[in-house]
Amino acid sequence: MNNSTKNIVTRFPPSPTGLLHVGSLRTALFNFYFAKKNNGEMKFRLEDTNREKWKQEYEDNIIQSMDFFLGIKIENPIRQSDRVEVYKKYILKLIESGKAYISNEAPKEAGERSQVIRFKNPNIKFKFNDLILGDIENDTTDLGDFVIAKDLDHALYHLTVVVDDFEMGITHVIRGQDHITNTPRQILIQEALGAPRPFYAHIPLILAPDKTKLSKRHGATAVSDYLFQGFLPEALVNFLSLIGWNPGDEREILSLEELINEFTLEKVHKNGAVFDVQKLTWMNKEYIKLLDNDKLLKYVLKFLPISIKNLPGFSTEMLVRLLPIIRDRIAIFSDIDDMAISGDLDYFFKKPKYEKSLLKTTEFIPELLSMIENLNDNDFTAELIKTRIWDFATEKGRGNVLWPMRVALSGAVKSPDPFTLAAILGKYETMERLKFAVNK
RNA sequence: GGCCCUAUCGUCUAUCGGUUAGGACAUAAGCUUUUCAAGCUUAGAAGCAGAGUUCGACUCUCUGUAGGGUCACCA
Repeated sequence: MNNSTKNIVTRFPPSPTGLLHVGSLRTALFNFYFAKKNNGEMKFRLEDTNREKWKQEYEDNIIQSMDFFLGIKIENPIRQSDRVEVYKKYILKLIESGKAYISNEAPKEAGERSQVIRFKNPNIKFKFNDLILGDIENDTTDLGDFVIAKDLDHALYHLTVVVDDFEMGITHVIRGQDHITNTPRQILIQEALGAPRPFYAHIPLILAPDKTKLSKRHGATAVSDYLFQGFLPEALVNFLSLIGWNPGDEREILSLEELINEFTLEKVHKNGAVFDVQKLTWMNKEYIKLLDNDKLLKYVLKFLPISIKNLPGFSTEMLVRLLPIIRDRIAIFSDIDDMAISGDLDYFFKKPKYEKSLLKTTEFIPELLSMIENLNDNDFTAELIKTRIWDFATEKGRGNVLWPMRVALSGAVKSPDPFTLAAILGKYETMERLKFAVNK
């Protein structure tokens, strides 16, 4: 079992019959980490033999995701639909050697054939070693003579997997635990073909809050759904990696490189784990904190509602100044929508509207005005504005000074502090709004 | 139902026979330079049950219980 001398080859074989599922991404991740960590490679292939469920859209979604999340560019993917002749060769070989046979049947359902190709089950007991689960025992008698192809030109899953893994030189099959019961069939076919048995590692399933396998009825399952909601790809990768695995210490925020370096199959759990969106959300916030301003601006622009962009006073310059506020107040980018809806954004781009009574008092605004007047344009930072005003506010009562100032600037019951607001709005606009308030 | 797998706070997890069972998310309370957000501090919260093995079990064994996966001419 010395893998270090042999080149490790893992694989990620998605089926383009749906958008890339978070569980599939995680499987890809573990295959990728394991291969990279051991100087091996992860191969990709499209299991597209089911033409009824196939869609170009799904295929594009999967291939783009590989690039987006892992930086893997897939040029000419190996696709099973191109390999009909290859499978045919193996099916023939199996039939010729008596390991499979053409079986006449009475179709049970519409679309079923009256003739299929079945594998001749040797009905044996054996066990295989799973790198995560340990020895797993099987009695293949339960499996019967299962169907491996509809006909010579239509090989089915178990056959194609075994043939492809064999021809692609796959050494480690890392896949979800829902494939455990498929493994005995595949091993049987391998042995009938004289193909070597790869190492198997069945990783625990990602569960929904009700502890069942995460599926569409539980809400978002496609990685693209999460992207649309404004989760960062690196946060999703980090989060998914920590389901059923951890580095063995208390780190939780790990980069792709760290993930690769720390990954071992030994540390993968045996039991399924619930996909906790709250924790993902927290993690996403951690990643937003880490984003540089250019990237943050790009994301904000992408998620900023059109109602804000269409405001006559809208400007990217103002948005850039607003970035620290937005960064602080969102966990996922769709939160920007909520900010806009609750009116936490528009007053930066247009004069606020509010009832006079909200100001409580305008008594000290004239003094505020003169203090701000004296501030240098270039030094109009939150820190300096605060320094200038603080003692005065303390003397007159902070609530009497700061609250009206904040309301004059924002028109809102809640908002960032008045110094920050003033700095973002700039000296001119701050004075305008203050004057407006005092004249109200 | 058959077969297979699993079992530590609500959730993700640490512990690889000896710990006051640790951390994170979430929750609650409190603090901070007006409000909101953020931040900080603190608190509550767990070994499925029963037998063994052992000087000593969350940890090893067995049984039970519970949960999950899978039983296609899909992948």
